[in-house]
Amino acid sequence: MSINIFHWRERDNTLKMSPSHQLPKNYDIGEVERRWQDIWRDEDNYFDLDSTKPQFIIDTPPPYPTGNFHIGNALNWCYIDFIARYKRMCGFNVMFPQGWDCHGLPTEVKVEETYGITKNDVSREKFREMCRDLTTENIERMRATMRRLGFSIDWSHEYVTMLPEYYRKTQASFLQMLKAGDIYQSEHPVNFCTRCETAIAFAEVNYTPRTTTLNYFDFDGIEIATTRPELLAACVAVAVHPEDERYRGMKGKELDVPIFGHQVPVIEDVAVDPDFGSGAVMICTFGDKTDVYWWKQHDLGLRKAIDRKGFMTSIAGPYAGMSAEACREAILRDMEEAGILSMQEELEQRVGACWRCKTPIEILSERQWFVKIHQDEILDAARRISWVPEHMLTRLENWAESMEWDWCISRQRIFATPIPVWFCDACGEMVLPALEDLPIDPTVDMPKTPCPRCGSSEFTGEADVLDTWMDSSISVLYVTGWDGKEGKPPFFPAQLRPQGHDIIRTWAFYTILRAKALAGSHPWDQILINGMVLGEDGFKMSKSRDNIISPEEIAGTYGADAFRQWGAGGATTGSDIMFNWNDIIAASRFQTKLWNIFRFVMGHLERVDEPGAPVTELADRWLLVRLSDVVAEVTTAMETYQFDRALKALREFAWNTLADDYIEIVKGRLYAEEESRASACSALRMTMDILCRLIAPIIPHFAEECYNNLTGRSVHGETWPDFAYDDDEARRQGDLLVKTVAELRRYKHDQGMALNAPLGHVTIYAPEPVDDAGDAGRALAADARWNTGTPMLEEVISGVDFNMAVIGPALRKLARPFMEVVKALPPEDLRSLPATLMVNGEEIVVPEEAFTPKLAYQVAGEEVDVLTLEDVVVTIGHSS
RNA sequence: GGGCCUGUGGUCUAGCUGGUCAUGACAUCGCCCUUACACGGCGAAGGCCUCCGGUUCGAAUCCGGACAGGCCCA
Repeated sequence: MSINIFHWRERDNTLKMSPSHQLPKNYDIGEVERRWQDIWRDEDNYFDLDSTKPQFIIDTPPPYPTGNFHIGNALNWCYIDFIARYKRMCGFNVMFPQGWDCHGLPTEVKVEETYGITKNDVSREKFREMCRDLTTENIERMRATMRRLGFSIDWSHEYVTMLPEYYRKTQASFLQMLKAGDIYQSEHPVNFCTRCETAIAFAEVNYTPRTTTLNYFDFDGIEIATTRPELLAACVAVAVHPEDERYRGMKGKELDVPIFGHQVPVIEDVAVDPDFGSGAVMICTFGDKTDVYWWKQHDLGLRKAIDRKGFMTSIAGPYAGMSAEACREAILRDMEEAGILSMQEELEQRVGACWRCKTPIEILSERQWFVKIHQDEILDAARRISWVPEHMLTRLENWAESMEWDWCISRQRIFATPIPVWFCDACGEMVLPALEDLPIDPTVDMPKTPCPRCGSSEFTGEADVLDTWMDSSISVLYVTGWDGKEGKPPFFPAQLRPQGHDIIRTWAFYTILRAKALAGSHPWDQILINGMVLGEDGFKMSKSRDNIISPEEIAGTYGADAFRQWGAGGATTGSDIMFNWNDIIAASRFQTKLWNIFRFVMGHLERVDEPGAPVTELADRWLLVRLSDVVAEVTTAMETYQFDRALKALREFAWNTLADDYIEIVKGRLYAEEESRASACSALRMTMDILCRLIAPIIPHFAEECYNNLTGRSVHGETWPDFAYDDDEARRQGDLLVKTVAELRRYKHDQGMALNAPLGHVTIYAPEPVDDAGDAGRALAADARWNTGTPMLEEVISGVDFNMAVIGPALRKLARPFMEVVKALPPEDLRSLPATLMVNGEEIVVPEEAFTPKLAYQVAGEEVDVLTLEDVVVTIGHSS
């Protein structure tokens, strides 16, 4: 009777020690992660140039070396690392390179701040050196964070855009596009930051709301409303809507510009909004983008009133030399004195500002370098890329379609790739360096040969430098092995570009443009877009909100693996993700749970395990069926970059299926000295082996620690599991076994019994014979027997379960009345129903399997409790 | 003003190629120290799936509109 009940009464605390001699009771995250990070070798992650395996090259975003690898980057790198590790296990030759996009304003600004200088106080070379030193230190700090998070980066393919071997290629790419006619220089309006004293691209303009004043004044008889009175000197026309009755017949009339006196024409254009201000607008060169549009459209003159530093030019007459702000005040004062200022009102507007320093931008006409934008080519290339999620393509399309000007690539800064061009002092000829002489700095180096046109040897080097996107937009060419010459790089295109949705209009756009121009086709097969990381309060992380959390802070307390689980499971891939300490804690608890499962399993495998013994028993076969399910599920999820699904499936399997269901059922068998024990050990060994491999991409340290204990090998050198196990009988009967045991455990709980208390006689009436190897009995501490047929009980029909999937399509509108009629029938009629029923006065045929009667069992005579679950009846007799 | 996305128990989230009973986590409450784990187990409570229309026998799921939020742009 009590043969399968262990000595629970005699249990003693000393028995609670770990069954394994080797494994520590607690999983020490810090110790384990650090140990494996020391053992793992960089070489294992190198892309093999000579490999015959299919390539999988990732065009990793090169971060700007601020010194802090922030949590948004870290999320993106988690995705990349999951993929890189997964693809390696699947047999790909993977390249996960790391680049650094060094050039740009923030570093210059930081250096100026740190040393209390401006860029003009030291030589160009000295200034660059200071920027390089700062960048080098910052890179070092960010590398440390990446290593701490366990990213399997290919450090042999690291690139640093400020180093000669990289910007040599930036210069080569410039020359190739220049020769192809895709780059030109011209005087054209550009966005200009007067604080940074440089042109910037549209992508670098941020629009922010602010309140300004709309000033109404008399403009030679016409009322004009303007937010930029300081640009009055730059006025070149007054525009009205062609159908605006107020200004009928004004077209072509010349007006005198107040204060300045020059004459400007009145023009008509449908783009003028008659409802805004007075309906008449003064066109200046240039107050905003619309001014540029009208200026081009109507072929107007050019009057530059503001210079590169934001001061008024000589055409501003008495206001020359003033800052734009001072000029604005002065002009408004003078208008008031002249009695022409009629009204001022507040206006909410959006103003373009430099995305680096927040200074409102001016639109100035400047000689600059431009890259031609071929919208159709870019859109075509973009559509050849598979976008994950798909809708992110729309963002690129909208951006590309709205581009009105070409891309301004010249900058008037210092820490950047020099534009490799000279001009002959004698004849003005543009002279280019030879490819093999790159990189050059044309302000230092000189052409090796005289001017090909006039023979002069006096040259002036181009002092402008390149936009940093010119560096980073060739990352894909660099990592696919481009040598700077024309033609496709050997490993081009890359397989994957992973990046955030905030830089679709910049980095993704420019890279597609450049790949098309330089290599003739789209840069990557796939692009995977990650969401932004928000703070715990739901807002973007920012210093002013003080809601910033660093990856180091999280990894320091809960470990890299917990952080990585948060990255995988925090949100659906592509959507924004709110940081949440709870998720981190839940992640670390999952590892604790897994560790305990593993310790338990290892303890039993150490005890007379015969590796390779056949898996014969029902529960063991059922576990393998479920394992096979989870392998398929996780594989699909990884293939489609749905890391949240992968992690969820793994947690459910490990926690619910393996621990709560399977182990609870076979525990008794494992402790016993039965022959069937070997079957369980085999199933468990197989399960742990495969489970370790499935979790390896997401929690590499934890997986390695377990797998190494299990096999002595590294899990990261193993193949992705290819495991299919079909056994319908085991699935069906195993589900039944698990459900029955769970139901009886609940029953015990409800009866206030300890779960290991003896239960007496349990008879399970199932539709087919089941052999559970005694597992149910041991798990329940009961004398459990499986039986077929029906117990001798009084059976009562208590209701029906409708099958909507049958009733709906078959009866359509009559579905609802039909159910009402069936419910109203006396219960005894439900057992053998007539073939037809009267519903709403119509005789209708009862569809097959329209419903199943719900059965209840009543106790007949003997004192037994009865449980029913679906088609299974369980009786529990307490007389033991 | 335009484009894209989102709106599910206290919080976050799954489902969204339509099928009665809506997933999970955290938090809350109750019982249980059960020979791996109390960072555990078994339960409970908590939702007019933002709102209004439409399609349908049937909608969290599809369509239209409103409202709210986010991002990008004019």
